Amino acid sequence: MLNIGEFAQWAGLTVKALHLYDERGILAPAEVDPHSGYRRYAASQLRDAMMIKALRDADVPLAEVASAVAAPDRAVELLEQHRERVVAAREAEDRAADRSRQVLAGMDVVVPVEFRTAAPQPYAGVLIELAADDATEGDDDDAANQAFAALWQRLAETGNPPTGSFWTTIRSAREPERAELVLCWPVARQPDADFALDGHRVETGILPERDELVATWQHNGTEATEDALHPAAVALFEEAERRGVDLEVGLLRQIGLTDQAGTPTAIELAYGLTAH
Amino acid sequence: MLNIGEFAQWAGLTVKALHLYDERGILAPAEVDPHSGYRRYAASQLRDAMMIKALRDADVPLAEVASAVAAPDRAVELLEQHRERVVAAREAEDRAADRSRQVLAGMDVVVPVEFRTAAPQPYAGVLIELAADDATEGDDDDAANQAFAALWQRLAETGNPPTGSFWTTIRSAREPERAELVLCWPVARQPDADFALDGHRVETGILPERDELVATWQHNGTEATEDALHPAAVALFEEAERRGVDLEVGLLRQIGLTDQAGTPTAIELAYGLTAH
DNA sequence: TTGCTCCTCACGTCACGTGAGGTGGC
DNA sequence: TTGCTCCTCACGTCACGTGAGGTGGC
Repeated sequence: MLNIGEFAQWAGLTVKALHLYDERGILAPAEVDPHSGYRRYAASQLRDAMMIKALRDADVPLAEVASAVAAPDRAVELLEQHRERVVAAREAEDRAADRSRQVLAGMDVVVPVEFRTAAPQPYAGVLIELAADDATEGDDDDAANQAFAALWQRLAETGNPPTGSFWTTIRSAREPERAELVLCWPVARQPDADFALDGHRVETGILPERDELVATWQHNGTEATEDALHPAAVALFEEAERRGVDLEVGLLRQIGLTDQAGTPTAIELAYGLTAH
Repeated sequence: MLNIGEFAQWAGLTVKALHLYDERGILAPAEVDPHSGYRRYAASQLRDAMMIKALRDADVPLAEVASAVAAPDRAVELLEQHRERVVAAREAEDRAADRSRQVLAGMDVVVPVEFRTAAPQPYAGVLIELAADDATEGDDDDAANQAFAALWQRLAETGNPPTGSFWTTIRSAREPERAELVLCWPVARQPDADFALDGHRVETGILPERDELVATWQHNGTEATEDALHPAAVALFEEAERRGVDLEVGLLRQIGLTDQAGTPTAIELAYGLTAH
């Protein structure tokens, strides 16, 4: 039998760690002196200690280490499961770091904010319900791209093809958990009242002549349009605050500018100050 | 000006996180209502919030985020420094996982423990002081290998070359922090009293005829001999406990068995029970 | 007036490390 | 008897999340 200090040294663990393992029922000493409370470990417990150290060194959580001690055959399996989780976490971390770099790079770009008077603009749009949870972000993106394409197609078929850059607007639905995204194409004339698109709710209308505050962010395709706050939004917010205007989300239009080949180059954020 | 909920939503942060950033002086609201304590944020603070979110999403610690907010130009630099640390940590984690796998694999191997009566054995050894901190483990390993080779060479030169497998023993120095490792080669006859080796403290002697308990671990080269507890040690401990013997570290010899080509194949741990 | 937002504690997370203050063991 | 080991609290770590209990704002 070994006292806790000797046992710790042989096992490569600390006395404090052994106290914890005892408390958690992961590795209880073979004996405890009822008078002094001194813990005594049997040599045969070094096997368990060795396994615990190996797993903890590999950062396997104590809860799983506990089950590995209970079923040593499964120790390797638990280690490999943990490793899989680690690898997945690393990939997520790498993606986050990439996004972080993009955001920081974007912050260095000057975003001009201008005042412009815009002419009336007929449009056709598709309504998309935003998922309340962020788990399905990618799905939302795909759905948006498909809807944009389908709407473009349909408009072209009706002899009223898009005449410029698309835009999106957020619209809060009745229940605030279920906000809606409106995806719009500008067109030459307002589509007929019976304009429809299979599997989608559509909306048509005319933006009136209005004064707009417009922030233009030349991202040059370095960044996929994210739902995160981007420099154009920040710049527009600042300008609005300077002018004492409170921005309402519903009155913001995010316009995607592209080059000749259709590659996104810039984002315009337009805020309608007054309708004429 | 935005209240904390709006600001949090735009920035993609939580209200609770903003409370913390305020408390830590990382992002204080532009105004605090002296009566209600309500925090109000300026639109221009969204830049800082965006940067904070980007860095925190990449797991940059708050202390560094704080300095990035104070000096935005250095944000990218701080992110990349953090990433370097992350990469280094991952490499260390991978090495730990590999060691963990080795240890778990080693546990499945049966380690026979035998009783044997060994004949007297002359030897020559080199003393190496073990570093108290683990920081220089690799150095110790290198030093040991070099010392073994130098001693082999010297013995061969004096016409008394090693006749079998080397072994090591731990010897506690006067001060327990500075334990010593003795690296030994068995030889046909005890070297002369003036036997010496440049730059090393040497020791020669004869192991007497004795009874030994020997644990043999066929690791087959799957594992570099580590200083961690290995299966042979555990098996020997168990057998010793069964026999009611308390192992003393100083009486343990760790013998490295090799194949014809000199590749390590097994470790023997021998414990001298009685000298005849 | 009624929700809704916001406020400030206070505690939990995870696996120990680091004392504090006291006692057992050789 | 004197160190040395061991004991049990209790608190700190890191960046919040999760209530609890209460109040301000529209």
